[in-house]
Amino acid sequence: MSTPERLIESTRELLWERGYVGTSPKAVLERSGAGQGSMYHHFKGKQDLALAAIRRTAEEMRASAEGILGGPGTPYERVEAYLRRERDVLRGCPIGRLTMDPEVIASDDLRAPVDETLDWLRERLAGIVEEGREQGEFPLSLDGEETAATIVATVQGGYVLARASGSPAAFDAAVRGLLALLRPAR
Amino acid sequence: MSTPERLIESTRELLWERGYVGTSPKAVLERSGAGQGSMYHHFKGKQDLALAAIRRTAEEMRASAEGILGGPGTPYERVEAYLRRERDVLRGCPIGRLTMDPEVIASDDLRAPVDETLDWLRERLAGIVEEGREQGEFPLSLDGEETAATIVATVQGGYVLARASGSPAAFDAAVRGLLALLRPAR
DNA sequence: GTCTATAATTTGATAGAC
DNA sequence: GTCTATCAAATTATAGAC
Repeated sequence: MSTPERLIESTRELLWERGYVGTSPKAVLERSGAGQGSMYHHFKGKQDLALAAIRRTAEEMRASAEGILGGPGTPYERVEAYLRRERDVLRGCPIGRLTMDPEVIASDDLRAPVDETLDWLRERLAGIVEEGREQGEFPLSLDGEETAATIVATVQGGYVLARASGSPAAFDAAVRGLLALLRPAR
Repeated sequence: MSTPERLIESTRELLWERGYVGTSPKAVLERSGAGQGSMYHHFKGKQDLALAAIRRTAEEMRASAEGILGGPGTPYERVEAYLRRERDVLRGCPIGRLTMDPEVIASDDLRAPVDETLDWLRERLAGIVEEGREQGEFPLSLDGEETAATIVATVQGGYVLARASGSPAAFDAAVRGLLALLRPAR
């Protein structure tokens, strides 16, 4: 892997584990094996490197969600597949966790890819819920955008509950609770 | 206010705004107006002070939730009142945000009050959902614990969506989406 | 109890040799 | 492109005077 690649990948890991405020250039250098000079040659500084890392993580997250949401199945089945997909629950969401970082929220540049990713996910799910309403799988009383927000929030909040308790169980419970509420009557 | 009080209150604010990793003793001293010596006289260090601050925030959050959940109304009405209560949405949850802090999660002492608070909230809501099932306000097909986990997760995740977009609208949408799913048929 | 002084380490970056 | 040297400021304390 090239030096800039190694810097980005190490930064991605550290941002996931420790957030922006908790990640120092020194830690990135140690993990990547690069020297001080290399980092400042390829990137303007901590924020520039973090931006490259966040953009890549956002792209990956979107592609992986699309892989499931654009797959086979009825709307309910695709939502279920998304909610039940394997996740490293205790590590949390590499994008969502950034919203709790004061310096990410303070910088429009750093926040933009986070916002765009979660917004895309909500829109994607809203379309699927609408599809389900039209097909009669979901009640017409549901609102696509609102239901989609609830689905994304349940996932993001599920990580919070799991990390608080140190176990994925609470995440799974929240997902099962939501699926029971969404489940079509037979 | 006494010096220890001012130290705790300043730490509470900073933990809410910046998390544990992002909060320095220096910032606490500046905000509280106390000197270096005072802080280390009354507390063993950063972690000890943070623990006192987190415990107090946890107590307050619990009391304020109980004020609504133990209030009047049917089970659905009490859940709705809790979800719709006024919140400083863009500031996020002062307890939930700590789960994204690597040093809080790494310390059993710091994590304990966070875990206990969210756990208490889930149990409290689970009891209310059970009550609603028995009274026929919620379908018997719902599971109390799972539905409660979904409710708490929606709130916690709602903060994530709101902070990502820089607007409370997404939080409100997630709450409305959940209430539509929970709403008793007339 | 509170204050100032001191200190070892880390942070985030620049300079300049190679 | 990569390296080491250097730097001012911040971090998380401890020491000891008052």
